[in-house]
Amino acid sequence: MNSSKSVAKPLLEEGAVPQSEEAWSECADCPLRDYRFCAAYTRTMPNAAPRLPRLAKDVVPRQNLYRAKEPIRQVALVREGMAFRYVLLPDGNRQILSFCLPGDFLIPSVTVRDTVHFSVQALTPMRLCVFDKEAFRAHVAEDRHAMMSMAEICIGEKENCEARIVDLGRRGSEERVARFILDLMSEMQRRDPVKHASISFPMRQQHIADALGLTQVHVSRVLGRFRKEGLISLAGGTLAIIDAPNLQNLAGGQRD
Amino acid sequence: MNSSKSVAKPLLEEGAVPQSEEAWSECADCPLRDYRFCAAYTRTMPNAAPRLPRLAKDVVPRQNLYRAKEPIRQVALVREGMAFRYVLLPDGNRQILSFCLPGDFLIPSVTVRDTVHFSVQALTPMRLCVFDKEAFRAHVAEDRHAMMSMAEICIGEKENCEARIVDLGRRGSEERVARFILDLMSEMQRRDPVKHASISFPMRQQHIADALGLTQVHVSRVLGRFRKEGLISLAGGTLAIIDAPNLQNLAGGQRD
DNA sequence: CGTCTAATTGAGATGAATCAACAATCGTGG
DNA sequence: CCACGATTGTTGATTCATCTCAATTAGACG
Repeated sequence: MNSSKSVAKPLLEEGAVPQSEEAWSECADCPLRDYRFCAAYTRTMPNAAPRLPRLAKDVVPRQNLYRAKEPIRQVALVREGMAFRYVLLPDGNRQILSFCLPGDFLIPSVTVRDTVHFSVQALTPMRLCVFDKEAFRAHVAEDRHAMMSMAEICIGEKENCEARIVDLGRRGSEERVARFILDLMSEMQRRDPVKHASISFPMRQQHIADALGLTQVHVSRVLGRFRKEGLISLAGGTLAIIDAPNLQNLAGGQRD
Repeated sequence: MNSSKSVAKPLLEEGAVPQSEEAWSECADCPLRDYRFCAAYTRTMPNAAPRLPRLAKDVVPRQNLYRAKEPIRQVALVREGMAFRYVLLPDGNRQILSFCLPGDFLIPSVTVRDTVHFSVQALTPMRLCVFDKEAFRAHVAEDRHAMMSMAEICIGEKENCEARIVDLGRRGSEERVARFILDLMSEMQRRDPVKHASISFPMRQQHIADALGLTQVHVSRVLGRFRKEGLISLAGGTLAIIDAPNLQNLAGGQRD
Protein backbone atom coordinates (compact mmCIF):
# COMPACT_ATOMS: atom_id res chain seq x y z
CA MET A 1 0.00 0.00 0.00
CA ASN A 2 1.46 3.41 0.88
CA SER A 3 5.07 2.57 1.40
CA SER A 4 7.48 5.47 1.42
CA LYS A 5 10.70 3.98 2.65
CA SER A 6 12.45 7.22 3.53
CA VAL A 7 13.76 7.39 7.09
CA ALA A 8 12.56 10.23 9.30
CA LYS A 9 15.40 12.60 10.10
CA PRO A 10 15.32 15.19 12.83
CA LEU A 11 14.07 18.44 11.40
CA LEU A 12 16.58 20.39 13.38
CA GLU A 13 20.06 18.89 13.30
CA GLU A 14 21.81 18.30 16.60
CA GLY A 15 23.87 21.30 17.60
CA ALA A 16 22.43 23.52 14.88
CA VAL A 17 22.56 27.16 15.80
CA PRO A 18 19.13 28.73 15.68
CA GLN A 19 19.34 31.57 13.21
CA SER A 20 17.20 33.84 15.26
CA GLU A 21 18.08 37.14 13.55
CA GLU A 22 17.16 35.88 10.15
CA ALA A 23 14.14 33.96 11.36
CA TRP A 24 12.87 36.88 13.36
CA SER A 25 12.83 39.28 10.47
CA GLU A 26 10.86 36.83 8.32
CA CYS A 27 7.77 36.99 10.49
CA ALA A 28 7.15 40.56 9.49
CA ASP A 29 6.15 39.63 5.93
CA CYS A 30 4.53 36.36 6.80
CA PRO A 31 0.87 36.20 5.78
CA LEU A 32 0.25 34.13 8.91
CA ARG A 33 1.52 36.92 11.14
CA ASP A 34 -1.87 37.39 12.77
CA TYR A 35 -3.00 33.79 12.83
CA ARG A 36 -3.32 31.86 16.09
CA PHE A 37 0.02 31.00 17.66
CA CYS A 38 1.88 33.27 15.26
CA ALA A 39 -0.14 36.20 16.55
CA ALA A 40 0.95 35.40 20.10
CA TYR A 41 4.49 34.85 18.93
CA THR A 42 4.89 38.09 17.02
CA ARG A 43 2.89 40.06 19.55
CA THR A 44 5.73 42.16 20.90
CA MET A 45 7.32 42.76 17.52
CA PRO A 46 8.95 44.80 16.24
CA ASN A 47 10.00 46.34 19.53
CA ALA A 48 11.33 43.33 21.41
CA ALA A 49 13.15 40.31 20.11
CA PRO A 50 11.10 37.11 20.37
CA ARG A 51 11.88 35.07 23.44
CA LEU A 52 11.82 31.88 21.45
CA PRO A 53 14.33 31.26 18.66
CA ARG A 54 13.00 29.95 15.41
CA LEU A 55 14.55 28.11 12.51
CA ALA A 56 13.29 27.63 8.98
CA LYS A 57 13.27 24.21 7.38
CA ASP A 58 12.13 23.06 3.96
CA VAL A 59 10.80 19.61 3.23
CA VAL A 60 9.78 17.72 0.16
CA PRO A 61 6.50 15.91 -0.67
CA ARG A 62 6.10 12.41 0.80
CA GLN A 63 8.84 13.14 3.29
CA ASN A 64 8.13 11.64 6.67
CA LEU A 65 8.13 14.37 9.28
CA TYR A 66 7.36 12.19 12.26
CA ARG A 67 6.86 8.50 12.87
CA ALA A 68 4.29 7.30 15.39
CA LYS A 69 5.66 6.59 18.87
CA GLU A 70 9.12 7.97 18.25
CA PRO A 71 10.23 10.71 20.62
CA ILE A 72 9.25 14.13 19.31
CA ARG A 73 12.39 16.24 18.97
CA GLN A 74 11.23 19.65 17.88
CA VAL A 75 8.12 21.73 17.56
CA ALA A 76 7.19 22.47 13.98
CA LEU A 77 4.68 24.93 12.60
CA VAL A 78 3.61 25.00 8.96
CA ARG A 79 4.55 28.16 7.15
CA GLU A 80 3.77 26.97 3.64
CA GLY A 81 2.44 23.75 2.16
CA MET A 82 0.41 20.91 3.57
CA ALA A 83 0.97 17.71 5.51
CA PHE A 84 -1.26 15.03 6.96
CA ARG A 85 -1.44 13.06 10.18
CA TYR A 86 -2.23 9.37 9.84
CA VAL A 87 -2.11 6.00 11.47
CA LEU A 88 -1.06 2.82 9.74
CA LEU A 89 -2.98 -0.30 10.71
CA PRO A 90 -1.43 -3.75 10.95
CA ASP A 91 -3.32 -4.85 7.82
CA GLY A 92 -1.64 -2.06 5.86
CA ASN A 93 -4.66 0.23 5.77
CA ARG A 94 -4.16 3.89 6.47
CA GLN A 95 -6.46 6.27 8.29
CA ILE A 96 -5.74 9.95 7.84
CA LEU A 97 -6.72 11.84 10.98
CA SER A 98 -6.33 15.37 9.72
CA PHE A 99 -4.45 17.70 7.43
CA CYS A 100 -1.98 20.36 8.56
CA LEU A 101 -2.50 23.65 6.80
CA PRO A 102 -0.38 26.78 6.99
CA GLY A 103 -0.38 28.11 10.55
CA ASP A 104 -0.92 24.66 12.12
CA PHE A 105 1.48 22.82 14.34
CA LEU A 106 2.35 19.42 12.98
CA ILE A 107 1.76 18.02 16.47
CA PRO A 108 0.04 20.48 18.80
CA SER A 109 0.09 18.08 21.71
CA VAL A 110 3.89 18.31 21.83
CA THR A 111 3.11 20.94 24.45
CA VAL A 112 2.41 18.09 26.85
CA ARG A 113 3.43 14.86 25.12
CA ASP A 114 6.80 13.45 24.11
CA THR A 115 5.23 10.92 21.80
CA VAL A 116 2.01 10.52 19.84
CA HIS A 117 0.39 7.54 18.17
CA PHE A 118 0.11 8.97 14.65
CA SER A 119 2.66 9.77 11.96
CA VAL A 120 3.02 12.90 9.86
CA GLN A 121 3.90 13.13 6.21
CA ALA A 122 4.35 16.07 3.87
CA LEU A 123 1.79 16.28 1.08
CA THR A 124 3.41 19.16 -0.81
CA PRO A 125 6.75 20.91 -0.60
CA MET A 126 6.68 22.70 2.73
CA ARG A 127 8.38 25.43 4.64
CA LEU A 128 8.33 24.86 8.38
CA CYS A 129 9.09 27.06 11.36
CA VAL A 130 10.93 24.90 13.87
CA PHE A 131 11.39 25.56 17.58
CA ASP A 132 13.44 23.75 20.15
CA LYS A 133 11.07 21.59 22.15
CA GLU A 134 12.21 22.52 25.65
CA ALA A 135 12.50 26.19 24.81
CA PHE A 136 9.02 26.06 23.34
CA ARG A 137 7.56 24.48 26.44
CA ALA A 138 9.29 26.97 28.69
CA HIS A 139 7.98 29.80 26.55
CA VAL A 140 4.42 28.49 26.66
CA ALA A 141 4.64 27.93 30.40
CA GLU A 142 5.56 31.54 31.09
CA ASP A 143 3.78 33.46 28.35
CA ARG A 144 0.09 33.68 29.07
CA HIS A 145 -0.82 34.48 25.46
CA ALA A 146 1.14 31.57 24.08
CA MET A 147 -0.45 29.31 26.66
CA MET A 148 -3.97 30.41 25.76
CA SER A 149 -3.18 30.02 22.12
CA MET A 150 -2.06 26.43 22.62
CA ALA A 151 -5.15 25.63 24.67
CA GLU A 152 -7.31 27.13 21.96
CA ILE A 153 -5.52 25.14 19.28
CA CYS A 154 -5.74 21.81 21.10
CA ILE A 155 -9.40 22.22 21.83
CA GLY A 156 -10.09 23.33 18.30
CA GLU A 157 -8.41 20.17 17.10
CA LYS A 158 -10.56 18.10 19.39
CA GLU A 159 -13.64 19.73 17.95
CA ASN A 160 -12.47 18.88 14.46
CA CYS A 161 -12.01 15.29 15.54
CA GLU A 162 -15.50 15.20 16.91
CA ALA A 163 -16.91 16.57 13.69
CA ARG A 164 -15.05 13.88 11.82
CA ILE A 165 -16.47 11.20 14.09
CA VAL A 166 -19.95 12.35 13.20
CA ASP A 167 -19.07 12.24 9.52
CA LEU A 168 -17.66 8.75 9.68
CA GLY A 169 -20.32 7.37 11.94
CA ARG A 170 -23.46 8.75 10.43
CA ARG A 171 -23.03 10.15 6.95
CA GLY A 172 -22.97 8.66 3.48
CA SER A 173 -20.15 9.00 1.01
CA GLU A 174 -21.46 11.98 -0.94
CA GLU A 175 -22.14 13.88 2.24
CA ARG A 176 -18.65 13.15 3.51
CA VAL A 177 -16.91 14.24 0.34
CA ALA A 178 -18.99 17.38 0.03
CA ARG A 179 -18.27 18.36 3.62
CA PHE A 180 -14.62 17.61 3.18
CA ILE A 181 -14.42 20.01 0.29
CA LEU A 182 -16.40 22.72 2.02
CA ASP A 183 -14.43 22.41 5.25
CA LEU A 184 -11.15 22.62 3.45
CA MET A 185 -12.32 25.64 1.53
CA SER A 186 -13.39 27.47 4.66
CA GLU A 187 -10.19 26.58 6.52
CA MET A 188 -8.15 28.00 3.68
CA GLN A 189 -10.26 31.10 3.68
CA ARG A 190 -9.79 31.62 7.40
CA ARG A 191 -6.04 31.68 6.88
CA ASP A 192 -6.11 33.92 3.86
CA PRO A 193 -9.20 36.09 3.98
CA VAL A 194 -8.67 37.26 0.41
CA LYS A 195 -11.43 35.51 -1.49
CA HIS A 196 -10.11 33.23 -4.18
CA ALA A 197 -12.42 31.49 -6.59
CA SER A 198 -10.27 28.39 -6.37
CA ILE A 199 -7.85 26.87 -3.90
CA SER A 200 -4.88 24.60 -4.13
CA PHE A 201 -6.00 21.03 -3.67
CA PRO A 202 -2.91 18.87 -3.56
CA MET A 203 -4.41 15.66 -2.18
CA ARG A 204 -4.86 12.60 -4.34
CA GLN A 205 -8.09 10.64 -4.25
CA GLN A 206 -6.32 8.09 -2.08
CA HIS A 207 -5.80 10.75 0.59
CA ILE A 208 -9.43 11.74 0.54
CA ALA A 209 -10.43 8.11 0.75
CA ASP A 210 -8.10 7.44 3.67
CA ALA A 211 -9.41 10.49 5.49
CA LEU A 212 -13.09 9.71 4.94
CA GLY A 213 -13.08 5.96 5.41
CA LEU A 214 -13.84 5.26 1.77
CA THR A 215 -12.11 3.67 -1.17
CA GLN A 216 -10.14 5.56 -3.78
CA VAL A 217 -12.38 4.02 -6.42
CA HIS A 218 -15.47 5.23 -4.68
CA VAL A 219 -14.06 8.72 -4.19
CA SER A 220 -13.42 8.83 -7.90
CA ARG A 221 -17.06 8.02 -8.59
CA VAL A 222 -18.35 10.61 -6.15
CA LEU A 223 -16.09 13.36 -7.47
CA GLY A 224 -17.07 12.34 -10.98
CA ARG A 225 -20.73 12.81 -10.12
CA PHE A 226 -20.01 16.19 -8.50
CA ARG A 227 -18.27 17.31 -11.65
CA LYS A 228 -20.95 15.99 -13.92
CA GLU A 229 -23.58 17.85 -11.94
CA GLY A 230 -21.58 21.05 -12.20
CA LEU A 231 -20.93 21.38 -8.47
CA ILE A 232 -17.16 21.62 -8.56
CA SER A 233 -14.24 21.74 -10.89
CA LEU A 234 -11.15 19.86 -9.86
CA ALA A 235 -8.09 19.40 -12.03
CA GLY A 236 -4.37 19.87 -11.86
CA GLY A 237 -4.34 20.28 -8.10
CA THR A 238 -6.81 23.15 -8.17
CA LEU A 239 -10.32 23.07 -6.83
CA ALA A 240 -13.14 25.49 -7.47
CA ILE A 241 -16.62 25.32 -6.05
CA ILE A 242 -19.03 26.13 -8.83
CA ASP A 243 -22.42 25.59 -7.26
CA ALA A 244 -21.95 26.24 -3.55
CA PRO A 245 -25.63 26.11 -2.57
CA ASN A 246 -26.20 22.66 -4.03
CA LEU A 247 -22.94 21.40 -2.61
CA GLN A 248 -24.07 22.64 0.79
CA ASN A 249 -27.30 20.74 0.36
CA LEU A 250 -25.49 17.53 -0.44
CA ALA A 251 -23.32 18.14 2.61
CA GLY A 252 -26.42 18.19 4.79
CA GLY A 253 -26.30 21.81 5.86
CA GLN A 254 -23.73 23.87 7.66
CA ARG A 255 -21.25 22.44 10.09
CA ASP A 256 -22.69 24.23 13.15
CA MET B 1 -35.92 8.81 17.54
CA ASN B 2 -34.40 9.53 20.92
CA SER B 3 -36.70 12.22 22.19
CA SER B 4 -36.46 13.02 25.86
CA LYS B 5 -38.49 16.13 26.24
CA SER B 6 -37.18 17.17 29.63
CA VAL B 7 -35.82 20.71 29.76
CA ALA B 8 -32.21 21.17 30.87
CA LYS B 9 -32.04 22.95 34.19
CA PRO B 10 -28.94 24.52 35.62
CA LEU B 11 -27.16 21.99 37.77
CA LEU B 12 -26.37 24.61 40.35
CA GLU B 13 -29.29 26.86 41.15
CA GLU B 14 -28.76 30.59 41.00
CA GLY B 15 -27.69 31.91 44.35
CA ALA B 16 -27.13 28.49 45.83
CA VAL B 17 -24.58 28.55 48.61
CA PRO B 18 -21.74 26.16 47.94
CA GLN B 19 -21.61 23.75 50.85
CA SER B 20 -17.87 23.73 51.01
CA GLU B 21 -17.45 22.25 54.49
CA GLU B 22 -19.55 19.25 53.73
CA ALA B 23 -18.22 18.86 50.23
CA TRP B 24 -14.65 19.13 51.40
CA SER B 25 -14.89 16.32 53.86
CA GLU B 26 -16.39 14.02 51.26
CA CYS B 27 -13.27 13.95 49.10
CA ALA B 28 -11.40 12.07 51.80
CA ASP B 29 -13.37 8.86 51.26
CA CYS B 30 -13.83 9.27 47.53
CA PRO B 31 -12.32 6.41 45.56
CA LEU B 32 -11.39 8.94 42.87
CA ARG B 33 -9.26 10.90 45.33
CA ASP B 34 -6.06 10.15 43.41
CA TYR B 35 -7.44 10.26 39.89
CA ARG B 36 -6.52 13.05 37.47
CA PHE B 37 -8.08 16.37 38.38
CA CYS B 38 -9.24 15.09 41.74
CA ALA B 39 -5.64 14.38 42.63
CA ALA B 40 -4.73 17.98 41.86
CA TYR B 41 -7.79 19.20 43.70
CA THR B 42 -7.23 17.28 46.90
CA ARG B 43 -3.48 17.74 46.77
CA THR B 44 -3.18 20.01 49.77
CA MET B 45 -5.69 18.10 51.86
CA PRO B 46 -6.15 17.63 54.69
CA ASN B 47 -4.00 20.55 55.79
CA ALA B 48 -5.51 23.37 53.77
CA ALA B 49 -9.06 23.96 52.71
CA PRO B 50 -9.58 23.60 48.96
CA ARG B 51 -9.39 26.89 47.15
CA LEU B 52 -12.35 25.97 44.99
CA PRO B 53 -15.79 25.35 46.53
CA ARG B 54 -17.59 22.25 45.42
CA LEU B 55 -21.21 21.20 45.46
CA ALA B 56 -22.75 17.76 45.15
CA LYS B 57 -25.62 17.15 42.75
CA ASP B 58 -27.55 14.01 41.92
CA VAL B 59 -29.20 13.33 38.60
CA VAL B 60 -31.40 10.68 37.15
CA PRO B 61 -31.00 8.50 34.03
CA ARG B 62 -31.94 10.13 30.71
CA GLN B 63 -31.71 13.54 32.30
CA ASN B 64 -30.23 16.13 29.99
CA LEU B 65 -27.18 17.65 31.59
CA TYR B 66 -26.30 20.00 28.78
CA ARG B 67 -27.77 20.93 25.43
CA ALA B 68 -25.53 21.68 22.47
CA LYS B 69 -24.77 25.36 21.93
CA GLU B 70 -26.35 26.60 25.13
CA PRO B 71 -24.07 28.58 27.42
CA ILE B 72 -22.30 26.31 29.88
CA ARG B 73 -23.11 27.42 33.40
CA GLN B 74 -21.10 25.22 35.70
CA VAL B 75 -18.26 22.78 35.65
CA ALA B 76 -19.32 19.25 36.48
CA LEU B 77 -17.20 16.23 37.29
CA VAL B 78 -18.60 12.70 37.54
CA ARG B 79 -18.34 11.19 40.98
CA GLU B 80 -20.58 8.19 40.34
CA GLY B 81 -22.49 6.87 37.34
CA MET B 82 -22.12 7.40 33.61
CA ALA B 83 -23.20 9.88 30.98
CA PHE B 84 -22.58 10.28 27.27
CA ARG B 85 -21.79 13.11 24.90
CA TYR B 86 -23.65 13.11 21.61
CA VAL B 87 -24.73 15.12 18.64
CA LEU B 88 -28.15 14.98 17.08
CA LEU B 89 -28.28 15.26 13.30
CA PRO B 90 -31.04 17.04 11.40
CA ASP B 91 -32.33 13.68 10.15
CA GLY B 92 -32.83 12.54 13.74
CA ASN B 93 -29.80 10.28 13.85
CA ARG B 94 -27.60 10.41 16.90
CA GLN B 95 -23.84 10.07 17.07
CA ILE B 96 -22.40 9.39 20.50
CA LEU B 97 -18.96 10.94 20.76
CA SER B 98 -17.85 9.49 24.06
CA PHE B 99 -18.92 8.30 27.48
CA CYS B 100 -18.21 10.10 30.73
CA LEU B 101 -17.01 7.75 33.44
CA PRO B 102 -16.33 8.51 37.09
CA GLY B 103 -13.56 11.06 37.38
CA ASP B 104 -14.33 12.68 34.01
CA PHE B 105 -15.54 16.19 33.43
CA LEU B 106 -18.77 16.27 31.51
CA ILE B 107 -17.26 18.98 29.31
CA PRO B 108 -13.51 19.36 29.78
CA SER B 109 -13.26 22.17 27.27
CA VAL B 110 -15.30 24.40 29.58
CA THR B 111 -11.84 25.52 30.66
CA VAL B 112 -11.71 27.57 27.48
CA ARG B 113 -15.15 27.42 25.86
CA ASP B 114 -18.51 28.84 26.87
CA THR B 115 -20.35 26.60 24.49
CA VAL B 116 -19.80 23.27 22.76
CA HIS B 117 -21.51 21.58 19.83
CA PHE B 118 -22.52 18.36 21.57
CA SER B 119 -25.10 17.53 24.25
CA VAL B 120 -24.69 15.47 27.39
CA GLN B 121 -27.17 13.03 28.87
CA ALA B 122 -27.07 10.83 31.97
CA LEU B 123 -27.03 7.10 31.28
CA THR B 124 -27.40 5.98 34.89
CA PRO B 125 -28.23 7.72 38.14
CA MET B 126 -25.26 9.98 38.79
CA ARG B 127 -23.61 11.94 41.52
CA LEU B 128 -21.80 15.00 40.24
CA CYS B 129 -19.27 17.37 41.77
CA VAL B 130 -20.17 20.83 40.56
CA PHE B 131 -17.95 23.92 40.54
CA ASP B 132 -18.74 27.49 39.71
CA LYS B 133 -17.45 28.15 36.21
CA GLU B 134 -15.60 31.39 36.84
CA ALA B 135 -14.13 30.18 40.11
CA PHE B 136 -13.00 27.03 38.34
CA ARG B 137 -11.29 28.97 35.58
CA ALA B 138 -9.59 31.26 38.06
CA HIS B 139 -8.41 28.26 40.02
CA VAL B 140 -7.02 26.55 36.92
CA ALA B 141 -5.34 29.75 35.79
CA GLU B 142 -3.40 30.13 39.03
CA ASP B 143 -2.80 26.55 40.14
CA ARG B 144 -0.09 24.94 38.05
CA HIS B 145 -1.17 21.41 38.97
CA ALA B 146 -4.78 22.01 38.05
CA MET B 147 -3.68 23.58 34.80
CA MET B 148 -1.48 20.64 33.87
CA SER B 149 -4.24 18.29 34.80
CA MET B 150 -6.68 20.02 32.47
CA ALA B 151 -4.16 20.03 29.64
CA GLU B 152 -3.56 16.34 30.18
CA ILE B 153 -7.29 15.63 30.21
CA CYS B 154 -8.05 17.60 27.05
CA ILE B 155 -5.23 16.00 25.13
CA GLY B 156 -6.20 12.57 26.39
CA GLU B 157 -9.69 13.20 25.08
CA LYS B 158 -8.32 14.19 21.73
CA GLU B 159 -6.37 10.96 21.59
CA ASN B 160 -9.53 9.03 22.33
CA CYS B 161 -11.27 10.85 19.50
CA GLU B 162 -8.48 9.94 17.15
CA ALA B 163 -8.69 6.30 18.15
CA ARG B 164 -12.39 6.42 17.47
CA ILE B 165 -11.82 7.92 14.03
CA VAL B 166 -9.61 4.99 13.17
CA ASP B 167 -12.28 2.58 14.39
CA LEU B 168 -15.05 4.21 12.38
CA GLY B 169 -12.98 4.75 9.28
CA ARG B 170 -11.21 1.47 8.90
CA ARG B 171 -12.63 -1.32 11.02
CA GLY B 172 -15.51 -3.74 10.61
CA SER B 173 -18.37 -4.14 13.02
CA GLU B 174 -16.98 -7.03 15.07
CA GLU B 175 -13.68 -5.28 15.49
CA ARG B 176 -15.44 -2.12 16.62
CA VAL B 177 -17.62 -3.82 19.16
CA ALA B 178 -14.76 -5.89 20.54
CA ARG B 179 -12.58 -2.82 20.94
CA PHE B 180 -15.40 -0.91 22.53
CA ILE B 181 -15.78 -3.57 25.19
CA LEU B 182 -12.07 -3.87 25.82
CA ASP B 183 -11.57 -0.11 25.99
CA LEU B 184 -14.40 0.31 28.43
CA MET B 185 -13.06 -2.47 30.57
CA SER B 186 -9.60 -0.97 30.74
CA GLU B 187 -10.95 2.51 31.45
CA MET B 188 -12.93 1.16 34.36
CA GLN B 189 -9.89 -0.66 35.61
CA ARG B 190 -7.77 2.46 35.48
CA ARG B 191 -10.23 4.19 37.77
CA ASP B 192 -10.61 1.30 40.18
CA PRO B 193 -7.45 -0.79 40.11
CA VAL B 194 -9.13 -3.55 42.12
CA LYS B 195 -9.60 -6.31 39.56
CA HIS B 196 -13.23 -7.22 39.09
CA ALA B 197 -14.26 -10.13 36.93
CA SER B 198 -17.18 -8.11 35.64
CA ILE B 199 -18.06 -4.47 35.26
CA SER B 200 -21.26 -2.50 35.22
CA PHE B 201 -22.39 -2.08 31.64
CA PRO B 202 -25.39 0.22 31.65
CA MET B 203 -25.55 1.09 27.97
CA ARG B 204 -28.29 -0.28 25.73
CA GLN B 205 -27.48 -1.69 22.34
CA GLN B 206 -28.75 1.54 20.85
CA HIS B 207 -26.01 3.45 22.67
CA ILE B 208 -23.33 1.12 21.40
CA ALA B 209 -24.73 1.41 17.91
CA ASP B 210 -24.81 5.20 18.07
CA ALA B 211 -21.25 5.29 19.35
CA LEU B 212 -19.87 2.89 16.75
CA GLY B 213 -21.74 4.02 13.68
CA LEU B 214 -23.80 0.82 13.48
CA THR B 215 -27.42 -0.19 13.85
CA GLN B 216 -28.95 -1.49 17.03
CA VAL B 217 -30.00 -4.59 15.12
CA HIS B 218 -26.51 -5.21 13.93
CA VAL B 219 -25.04 -4.70 17.40
CA SER B 220 -27.47 -7.31 18.65
CA ARG B 221 -26.20 -9.78 16.09
CA VAL B 222 -22.56 -9.11 16.88
CA LEU B 223 -23.05 -9.40 20.63
CA GLY B 224 -25.06 -12.55 20.03
CA ARG B 225 -22.15 -14.05 18.13
CA PHE B 226 -19.70 -13.03 20.86
CA ARG B 227 -21.85 -14.76 23.43
CA LYS B 228 -22.31 -17.85 21.34
CA GLU B 229 -18.58 -18.14 20.89
CA GLY B 230 -18.05 -17.82 24.61
CA LEU B 231 -16.13 -14.54 24.44
CA ILE B 232 -18.25 -12.49 26.81
CA SER B 233 -21.23 -12.69 29.07
CA LEU B 234 -23.54 -9.74 29.13
CA ALA B 235 -26.84 -9.60 30.97
CA GLY B 236 -28.65 -7.43 33.41
CA GLY B 237 -26.32 -4.50 32.94
CA THR B 238 -23.26 -6.53 33.82
CA LEU B 239 -20.47 -7.46 31.48
CA ALA B 240 -17.78 -10.08 31.93
CA ILE B 241 -15.02 -10.90 29.51
CA ILE B 242 -14.71 -14.67 29.39
CA ASP B 243 -12.15 -15.24 26.69
CA ALA B 244 -9.95 -12.17 26.66
CA PRO B 245 -7.29 -13.48 24.25
CA ASN B 246 -9.76 -14.29 21.51
CA LEU B 247 -11.62 -11.05 22.05
CA GLN B 248 -8.31 -9.23 21.66
CA ASN B 249 -7.75 -11.07 18.41
CA LEU B 250 -11.11 -10.04 17.07
CA ALA B 251 -10.31 -6.48 18.13
CA GLY B 252 -7.24 -6.53 15.92
CA GLY B 253 -4.58 -6.36 18.60
CA GLN B 254 -3.88 -3.88 21.34
CA ARG B 255 -4.80 -0.25 21.10
CA ASP B 256 -1.17 0.99 21.03
C1' DC C 1 8.27 8.80 -26.48
C1' DG C 2 8.12 5.60 -22.73
C1' DT C 3 7.37 4.87 -18.02
C1' DC C 4 5.11 5.63 -13.80
C1' DT C 5 1.48 7.13 -11.06
C1' DA C 6 -3.24 8.54 -10.70
C1' DA C 7 -7.96 8.40 -12.21
C1' DT C 8 -11.90 6.27 -14.55
C1' DT C 9 -15.15 2.74 -15.51
C1' DG C 10 -17.57 -1.79 -15.32
C1' DA C 11 -19.15 -6.15 -13.17
C1' DG C 12 -19.87 -8.67 -9.32
C1' DA C 13 -19.42 -9.63 -4.20
C1' DT C 14 -20.48 -8.38 0.51
C1' DG C 15 -21.20 -6.24 5.00
C1' DA C 16 -24.33 -3.72 7.14
C1' DA C 17 -28.89 -1.39 6.79
C1' DT C 18 -33.77 -1.81 6.57
C1' DC C 19 -38.17 -3.77 7.36
C1' DA C 20 -40.88 -6.55 10.07
C1' DA C 21 -42.45 -9.75 13.42
C1' DC C 22 -41.81 -11.56 17.77
C1' DA C 23 -39.79 -12.55 22.49
C1' DA C 24 -37.89 -11.11 26.70
C1' DT C 25 -37.32 -7.88 30.32
C1' DC C 26 -38.48 -4.05 33.24
C1' DG C 27 -41.23 -1.06 35.94
C1' DT C 28 -45.54 0.16 37.82
C1' DG C 29 -49.80 0.17 39.85
C1' DG C 30 -53.59 -2.68 41.25
C1' DC D 1 -47.63 -10.97 43.63
C1' DC D 2 -49.50 -10.52 39.27
C1' DA D 3 -50.93 -8.20 34.98
C1' DC D 4 -50.04 -4.72 31.95
C1' DG D 5 -47.75 -1.63 28.83
C1' DA D 6 -43.44 0.06 27.46
C1' DT D 7 -38.90 -0.63 26.41
C1' DT D 8 -35.21 -3.54 24.84
C1' DG D 9 -33.38 -7.34 22.45
C1' DT D 10 -33.64 -11.25 18.93
C1' DT D 11 -34.17 -13.18 14.48
C1' DG D 12 -35.22 -13.69 9.43
C1' DA D 13 -35.71 -11.90 4.70
C1' DT D 14 -34.45 -8.52 1.61
C1' DT D 15 -32.14 -4.35 -0.12
C1' DC D 16 -28.51 -1.17 -0.81
C1' DA D 17 -24.19 1.30 -0.39
C1' DT D 18 -19.78 0.57 -0.75
C1' DC D 19 -15.92 -2.58 -1.62
C1' DT D 20 -13.17 -5.60 -4.60
C1' DC D 21 -11.20 -6.99 -8.63
C1' DA D 22 -9.81 -5.88 -13.06
C1' DA D 23 -9.06 -3.60 -17.22
C1' DT D 24 -8.34 0.89 -19.45
C1' DT D 25 -7.28 5.70 -19.96
C1' DA D 26 -5.23 9.98 -18.78
C1' DG D 27 -1.53 12.80 -16.92
C1' DA D 28 3.05 13.88 -15.32
C1' DC D 29 7.87 13.88 -16.15
C1' DG D 30 12.33 12.85 -17.56
